[in-house]
Amino acid sequence: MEETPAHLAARPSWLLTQVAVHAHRLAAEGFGGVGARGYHYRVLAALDEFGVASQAELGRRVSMDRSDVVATVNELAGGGYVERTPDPDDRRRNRVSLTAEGRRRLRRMDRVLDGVQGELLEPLSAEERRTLTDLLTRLLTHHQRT
Amino acid sequence: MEETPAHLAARPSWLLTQVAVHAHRLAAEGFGGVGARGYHYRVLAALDEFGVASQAELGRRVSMDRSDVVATVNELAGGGYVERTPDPDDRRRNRVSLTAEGRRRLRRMDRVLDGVQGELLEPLSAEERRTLTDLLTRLLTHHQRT
DNA sequence: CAAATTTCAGTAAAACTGACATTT
DNA sequence: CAAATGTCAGTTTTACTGAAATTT
Repeated sequence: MEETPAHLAARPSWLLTQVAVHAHRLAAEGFGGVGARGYHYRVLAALDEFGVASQAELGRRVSMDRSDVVATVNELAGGGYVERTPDPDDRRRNRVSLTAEGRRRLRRMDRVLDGVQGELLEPLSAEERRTLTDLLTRLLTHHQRT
Repeated sequence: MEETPAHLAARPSWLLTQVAVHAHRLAAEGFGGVGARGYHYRVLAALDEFGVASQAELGRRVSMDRSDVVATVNELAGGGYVERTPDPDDRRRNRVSLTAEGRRRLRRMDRVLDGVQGELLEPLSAEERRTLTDLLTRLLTHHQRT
């Protein structure tokens, strides 16, 4: 415990961003290795978890700006990973859906992320990883509602 | 526990980056309010915690690239928050030190960060915040050594 | 010569802003 | 008219790369 600088112990939010620097570095490296980036994963994962959605809805699910969703869906559609079709029920909206190719792409990125996770959480026990996951999940669900 | 999507529970590292999206948003907002940015805080805090350092050493402490340290020190020196003097013992190095003005600047940013922290950790109890801090600190010290 | 340091120029990714047209 | 959606153009911040000059 003498190892923990008082400065850091007093600033969990700062700690979190500093840890995120390393998490981001590892993720960027892993995703870059398969020619993708974080935005791609977020959109594909959101479609897999919650199903077909409009672009605005996608942005809300993963905390991305609408304009960035546009660019990301452009790229993913260009690679055949998602389909963008006009919504007949509301002509303002596009319905974005995962293709079979997109599902494969997501599985591939999931495996990459598994490796990243192993590296990132290396110093923690299984029990501690569960605790961390629980705490972070509560933070995320709280802030996503807001 | 039905609240935790299986998808997220399986990916703590992704969870962490998603939570960091919110942490980053709050911090950027807070720092922006006082005309500063994350790089400024990182360098000032590192100088306050560990004392005078060369630019390369600063970069190692806070996981910043040397080239970004140059630009950040330029900005901080321009505002009178740090001093950059040649190191007489090793003429490759600059000695970067905090000024009194820089210390005040850091205090101000610390108060901003306190507010950010309160918002970010709102759903957690004091005990849980300590647990989170401990886990994150261990991750950080592990990866900083690497 | 090798390695470390500072510096600069340029790039990519993430996040955001403001505007505009269309539709509800 | 107000609100939501999709789109586009442009900016800021973070993070990184490659190269050059100097010093150890």
